[in-house]
Amino acid sequence: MKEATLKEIATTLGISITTVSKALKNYPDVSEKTRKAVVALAEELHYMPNSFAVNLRTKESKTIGLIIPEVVHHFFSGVVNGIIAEAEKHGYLVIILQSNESLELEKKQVALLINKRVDGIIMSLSNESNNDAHIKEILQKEIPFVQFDKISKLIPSSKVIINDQKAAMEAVQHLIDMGCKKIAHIRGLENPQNSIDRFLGYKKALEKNGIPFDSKLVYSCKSITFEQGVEFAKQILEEDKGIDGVFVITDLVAVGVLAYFNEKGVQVPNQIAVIGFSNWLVSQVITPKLSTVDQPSYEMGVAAFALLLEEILCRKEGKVFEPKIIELKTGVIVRESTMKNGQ
Amino acid sequence: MKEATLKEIATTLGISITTVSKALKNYPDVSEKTRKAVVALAEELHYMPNSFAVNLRTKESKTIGLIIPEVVHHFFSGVVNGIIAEAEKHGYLVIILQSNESLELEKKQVALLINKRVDGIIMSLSNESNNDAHIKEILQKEIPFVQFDKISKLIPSSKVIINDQKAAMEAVQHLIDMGCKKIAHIRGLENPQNSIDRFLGYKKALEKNGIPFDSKLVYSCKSITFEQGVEFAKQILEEDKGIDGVFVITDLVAVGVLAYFNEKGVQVPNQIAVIGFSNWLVSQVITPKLSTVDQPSYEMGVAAFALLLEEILCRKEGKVFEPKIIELKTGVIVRESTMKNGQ
DNA sequence: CGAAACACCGAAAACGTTTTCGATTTTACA
DNA sequence: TGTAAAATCGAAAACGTTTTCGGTGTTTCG
Repeated sequence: MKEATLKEIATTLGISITTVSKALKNYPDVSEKTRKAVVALAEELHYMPNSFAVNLRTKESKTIGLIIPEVVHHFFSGVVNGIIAEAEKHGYLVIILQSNESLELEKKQVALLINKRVDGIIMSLSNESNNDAHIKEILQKEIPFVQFDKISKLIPSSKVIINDQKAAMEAVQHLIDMGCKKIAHIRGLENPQNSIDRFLGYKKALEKNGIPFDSKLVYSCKSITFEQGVEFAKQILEEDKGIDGVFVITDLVAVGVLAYFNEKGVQVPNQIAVIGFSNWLVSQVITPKLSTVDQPSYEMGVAAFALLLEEILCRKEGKVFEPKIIELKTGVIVRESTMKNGQ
Repeated sequence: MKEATLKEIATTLGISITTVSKALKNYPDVSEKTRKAVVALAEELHYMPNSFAVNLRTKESKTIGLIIPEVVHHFFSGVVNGIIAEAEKHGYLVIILQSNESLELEKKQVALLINKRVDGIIMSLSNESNNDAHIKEILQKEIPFVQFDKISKLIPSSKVIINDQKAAMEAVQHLIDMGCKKIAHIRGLENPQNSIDRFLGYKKALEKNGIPFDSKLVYSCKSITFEQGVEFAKQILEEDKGIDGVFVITDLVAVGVLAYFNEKGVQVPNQIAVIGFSNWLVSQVITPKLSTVDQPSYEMGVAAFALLLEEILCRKEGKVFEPKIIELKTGVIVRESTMKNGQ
């Protein structure tokens, strides 16, 4: 049971490989009669172009690479979903690799993808990452490239982002609107841009409302975990600073905060209101339901692939590509954890 | 900035392409001197074998395909994680496609992967799927193939599964051990094997303990959602049959049940105990913490790839491959939702 | 009728690698 | 020194496709 090839079709039909190829690709210079014959035989033999040969000849694989910190993460799996769906619509397949937030691994993954000769790379930087050699190599080799979510502004490429700063501002503004006077911020790690931006948004919201910024009200995560949230919640209660609202870097940590508050009988939101970030699945199924900021993950994936495809097509024509930045809308989702007095 | 090729190295060194190729692959019939020269120049030019050409020549792509119902699912993303990690260890990359539980899509995805000439396919069947033509095609083309989680027993291939029936039995036994007398089961959709098996496990556990099976205590999900759980919880309370324990097909639905019980002030576990399945992230962060059955998703991924690789290597040597079945251990995770009287 | 236009086809190169097999050179040893 | 063995190399085929370019044969039309 051998695979059918152009050659096989050609010889059984007594014509040349060239003609067979052209017939199947609807070239104009092949008569209707032979075209029909070729198509019929191809159908019969279940002919399928050998993609290895096509790749070699056309120098493209119709495959793109995707590097994310980890799939097991509601936000990222949403993005993956969007990318795969959009890619498939345009005849592209997606190879997924994980950096596990390690720069070392990230470099290796990039090398793997370049070696595989993918047609483009979509990537969310690991926390350790910056404008390093492996990224430069992508750009220098002119491999279409787009960053999303965790980006580095130093890298000149297309980007799909949310305005973390604005989103954070809105979240904190919401707490203020709900009557919170002393708002703490559980921020993320030091380096990632989104961690920084959300922190800045927090600061700006305070400033805008004439609330003095107090660095003692900022708690910096060592890791983005449930346990970290529990720990800080404990600290907040023990320190007893009169905090009545908390803006947390992400839902997972916020849920840890809620869990501890629940355990200790702290009234949420009336005593302390809590708002998270990213709209994880958990946020809508815990008690009290967690207010959060919606991050359109699927749409991010779609947009990221769209930008990548644009660059792929542009470069194919030999033109220079002008990177684009797409900023997606976020929105505060108000749930029980901030809804004071039945508002 | 052209890519370096064997030819380029050969001509600049004044030797043949053959020798260059052999030198780089440590063939024994090339002198140490030329080998060193070749390696040095290759290094300098950043030579990388053109994978398209290698694929064509060796007839393998070092790439495997993975088809799952959806990535945005804690269990599946865990499996994906395991597969990717294990695959990478052995020099394979992973293309991921989603069937979205649609047979139509699933067929298309299989066709895509065959067309891409992946070295093997790992797959969790969609709910609609059975031993259809597209699966037969995989087997008939002798493409290494392993099923996991949602499998069809009719298909002769390697499989990685958990013993759903046994796992369900253990879960229900746990409820009985906790003193539950009237145990309801919220089961999954009709067709999937795991849905059937968990139901059978539920039945067997009752039988074993001399509790009469009552079909009125079985609620069949139309969809696997939080809302479905809420709905059935409502129904359970309204029907007021004296149910004191519920075994739910999966955590997401169980969490819906808990949410409704919480809202209505039903004491969990003392009034009604609840146990889920799959150990989703949510189960450990809600109140009360949900007892559940641990499904080793990452390990499943690892095992699935291991089986696939075994088949790939076996077939490469032209031997016939004997499919294997790996059954992974599950375990009941006891948390607050079933821990009656502080036991 | 002759030339130009057109329709149809195929030879061959190219993509870059791997591997077989034979050729040549060097070494070893009697 | 002669010969067998070992070491080193390269020509060439093969993988299957795409595409250029030129070559037939046929039609059209002045």
